[in-house]
Amino acid sequence: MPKGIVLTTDEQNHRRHEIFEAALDTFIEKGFVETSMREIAELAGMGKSSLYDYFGNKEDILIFVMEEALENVLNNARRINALPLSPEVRLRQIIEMHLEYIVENKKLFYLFSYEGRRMSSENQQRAQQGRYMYQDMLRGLIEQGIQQGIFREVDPLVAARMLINTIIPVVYTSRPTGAPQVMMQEILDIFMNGIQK
Amino acid sequence: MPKGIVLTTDEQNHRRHEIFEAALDTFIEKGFVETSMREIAELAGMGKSSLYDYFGNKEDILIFVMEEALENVLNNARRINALPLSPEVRLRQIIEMHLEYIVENKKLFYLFSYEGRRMSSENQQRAQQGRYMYQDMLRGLIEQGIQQGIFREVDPLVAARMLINTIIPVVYTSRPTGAPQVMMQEILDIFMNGIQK
DNA sequence: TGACAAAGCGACCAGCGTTCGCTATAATAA
DNA sequence: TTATTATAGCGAACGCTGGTCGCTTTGTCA
Repeated sequence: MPKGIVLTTDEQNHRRHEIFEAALDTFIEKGFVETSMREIAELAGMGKSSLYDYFGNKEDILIFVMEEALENVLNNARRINALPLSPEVRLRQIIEMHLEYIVENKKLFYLFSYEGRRMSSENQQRAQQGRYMYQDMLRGLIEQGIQQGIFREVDPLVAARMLINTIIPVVYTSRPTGAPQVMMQEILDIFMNGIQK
Repeated sequence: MPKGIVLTTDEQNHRRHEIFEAALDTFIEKGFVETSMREIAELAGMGKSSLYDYFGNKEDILIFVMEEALENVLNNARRINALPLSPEVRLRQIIEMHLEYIVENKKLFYLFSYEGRRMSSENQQRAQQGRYMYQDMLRGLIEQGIQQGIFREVDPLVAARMLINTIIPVVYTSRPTGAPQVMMQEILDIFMNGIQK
């Protein structure tokens, strides 16, 4: 972009996206800390200090699209949870949606899982808040199932956490035995079989 | 240690342990990359460049005790696996042992889970090799159970991975519903219930 | 007593994220 | 048409970082 031209908010946002896309691959390949602002600037085709006109600092690049992604998963989950279906079916659909979202944004979630701890405590807290909401939704679903006599009397929070923690490894396993969706079905079967009466 | 005194191998090893202990807390509190060699040196009560007489570089501090820890878990697992017990009991005992080891070396394993990706590819490969052996052992156990007609015909590798991946989050959850051992029992119950006929 | 080995360290290096003041230029006002 | 203003973009500098090197100090041993 030549000098002197005033960018609209949309253009600025587009530029931010360009920078992020340029950084993402390198973040994933080499890690967040190991990727230098000089590299990002070069990939984005601009001077290093110009990056700071679009992002306050390096971390801001990392969290640029995180908020949006987490919000989307949470909203999709809420939508499914509101459907008039049995707890079991809703549980399955939410996990399938969640998996699909991670598969589609594989690089992004990889970054979050492995570099999320590098975010400022403020940003980490925000992310955890979202995770808690999600967790509590699944817990509520399991509680419903127990009340309806479909599920055994398991600890609903432990079960919810257990289920959530199986998703990420399915996508990023180094020795997949098939498509993530297939592996997830197998895991869901074991889990459901495990909590059903 | 004053100059001129020649250290025995044991003394050198003890010194290495001192340095590692000094670094460990800071690694966990601030992260591996964010902890400087200058800080570690200060905590260890020595000049920064003297650290390099005991560790080749920063990463060597990180992996100093990793090899040993992973080896121990693997050996313990092998020992349990050789006992004349049913696959289910052996599976349970191995996971319980694994959990206990992580609980007892909580800080260490936290570091491995969150900073392991920062190790050189060589060290990462070694760690993964160990993980594969462990995984295959559990897979074999599940296969045995299937052959003996105790377990349903689940995908043994997927089930093994699923089980392994539930352990770490139990120890490091930010909202525990009780002792890790209790949570793990609940998870083991769900899992066993899930794969049993 | 002199030569040697080794523990320890200060000074330095290249590279890092970030800041700041400057330049160039399109849009606007007079 | 000319002067002013706003801003996109950048080069140079700053205080950090992990790591290296050559020197000093001191116990040991021939």
